[in-house]
Amino acid sequence: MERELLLLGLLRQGEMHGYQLHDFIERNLAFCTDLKKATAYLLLERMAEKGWVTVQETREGHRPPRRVYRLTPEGEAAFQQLLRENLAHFEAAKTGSDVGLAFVDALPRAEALRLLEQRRAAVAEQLAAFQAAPEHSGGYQLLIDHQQHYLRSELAWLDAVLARLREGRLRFANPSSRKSRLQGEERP
Amino acid sequence: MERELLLLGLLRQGEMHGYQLHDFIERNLAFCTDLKKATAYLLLERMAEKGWVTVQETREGHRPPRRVYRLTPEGEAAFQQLLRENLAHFEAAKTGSDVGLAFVDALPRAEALRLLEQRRAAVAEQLAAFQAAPEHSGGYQLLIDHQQHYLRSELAWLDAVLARLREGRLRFANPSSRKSRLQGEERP
DNA sequence: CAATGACTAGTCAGAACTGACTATTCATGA
DNA sequence: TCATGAATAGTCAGTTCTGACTAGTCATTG
Repeated sequence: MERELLLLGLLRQGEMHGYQLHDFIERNLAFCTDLKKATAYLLLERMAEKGWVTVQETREGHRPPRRVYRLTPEGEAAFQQLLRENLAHFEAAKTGSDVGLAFVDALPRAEALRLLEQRRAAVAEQLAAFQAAPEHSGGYQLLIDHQQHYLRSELAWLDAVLARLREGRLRFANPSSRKSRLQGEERP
Repeated sequence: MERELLLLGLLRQGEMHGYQLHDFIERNLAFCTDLKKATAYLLLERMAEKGWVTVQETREGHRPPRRVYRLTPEGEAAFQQLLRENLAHFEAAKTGSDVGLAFVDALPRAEALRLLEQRRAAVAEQLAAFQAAPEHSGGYQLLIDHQQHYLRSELAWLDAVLARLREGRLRFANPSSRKSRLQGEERP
């Protein structure tokens, strides 16, 4: 859905072939979507069937033929529609990284601390990478701004958690209280 | 990967059958992972093959037979391993909602404003829902704390963007400058 | 009581996605 | 000059995931 929005959005700026689209996304937008090459080709084909883009096969020398995609007026309409929907709604981001937090208390406190410090370093590193890239080659400044904001927020939260852990203010449940939580609180 | 961590983590607290696991996740952890029923069954089956859990089929009356899963020592080891990896690493969360931001400048300013205000309301609503649930029935306080922090941060960022939009401080690129950005900056 | 709708439990065909691959061209330097 | 590796371009077999379904049970109520 938003993958299509992305492809359409890129195609608005001029015709392109699949490899080019995928490559651009990989290089510049990998931080906000992950679209594999095969998936990109699949979506483009499907959008061609829907009449959102036209395909034109070209060949240079003995290279495999390129399929060049170009936005149609219907494609532009679909883009507008998808964009409106996308902007108006909000879906909270989901990370696999969250899950582990549910179980920190399964580890010795000291180890939890060590591991979360590693995580903190990882976040800091990603943030630094973003701040290093000066005005980012691809444009899309809002996206980058958002990502930086997000990473800073993660960092702040992790710092707060680490502080609580260090000061022992983080409750490590014992197994029995855990069990009762899971089964549901109703029975006393 | 983290889906398995989650299932193992829940199974540590006592044997359960597939439906129960899925149901618990749906009710209490839907905000941080989305694991469909069929996927849960698939993963459990696979974990059984790997020897991480044992299965015991039981039947009550004419109901379809239940498969009750119980963690094995190997399962506990795997859990520990996955948990350590999970805690030590960080993978930035990805949302489809981000993509649209790349193209706000394709809409008239006033409409972009209206749509993003809708989005803001959606975020605020989700946040309110979290704050309403008092100490959340399922426990997992860290997760909830994290989610609230995340939502507050999104809200703040959106507010900043909206302010910039209202004051006209947000650059709406014209098509030609967009194009040159896409093709790459190298050629002048 | 019988009909209705919600809950429990799980299955499966098919949609969606991806890792690994082929095959050509181009740049590099030993 | 001719291996080596990177870049270009795309395909496909196989895995992963999910929407929609079956089917029994329970609670309610008209």
